[in-house]
Amino acid sequence: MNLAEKFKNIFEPELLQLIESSVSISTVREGDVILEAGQIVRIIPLLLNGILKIARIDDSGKELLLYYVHSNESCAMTFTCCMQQYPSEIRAVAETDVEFLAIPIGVMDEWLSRFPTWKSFVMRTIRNRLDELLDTIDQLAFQKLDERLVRYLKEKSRAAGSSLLNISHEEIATEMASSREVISRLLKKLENDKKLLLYRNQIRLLKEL
DNA sequence: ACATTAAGTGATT
DNA sequence: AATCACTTAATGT
Repeated sequence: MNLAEKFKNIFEPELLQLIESSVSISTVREGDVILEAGQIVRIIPLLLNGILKIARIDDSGKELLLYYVHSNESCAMTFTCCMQQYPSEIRAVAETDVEFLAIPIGVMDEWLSRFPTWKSFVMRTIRNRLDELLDTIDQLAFQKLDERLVRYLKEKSRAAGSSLLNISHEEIATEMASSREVISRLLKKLENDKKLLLYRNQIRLLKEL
């Protein structure tokens, strides 16, 4: 695959060339953990395809889905962490098979001052992410759990590229930092409202959702 | 047929 | 909305 095509509108030619010659492509499979909470950030992933799931982990090991990183994007957290060799506050898991450019943290400083397009790319992804996190906070603070669940299912379906989700109630509860029984009940309600169909380990979203 | 795991339910806080 | 205790249903061996 050619990187030049993919990123020609984002980065200047000189930077593209540098990326092609000095940055390696990594591949991970669905479910692989890219970065565990507490680990030191060593590389900045720049997604070529696939989706990364970024989640927060609390002391008891419970997780809370923060956001997804889609292709042509990078993770804002790693930018901020890597500058000062800070341990990661989050966990990154491959939601699907993922191919990404592993940009070594060492080049960050140089690239930031040397390439305007790199700088604006970094700034843009940080800003977009902050906006999204604000949305997430709004949800936590003001939205009821059932509304959050609907939003979660839609996002999940988009990530999976399908209206059929292979997921258990338990997993949903974990990702939303809720409990299985509560999720089960809310899902049941949605099923009664003809918004979706429930199976064992599977949920079919209907267009009414 | 049996064990295991997912999902459903009522009561309690 | 969370937790507990328990039931029922689906799935694997």
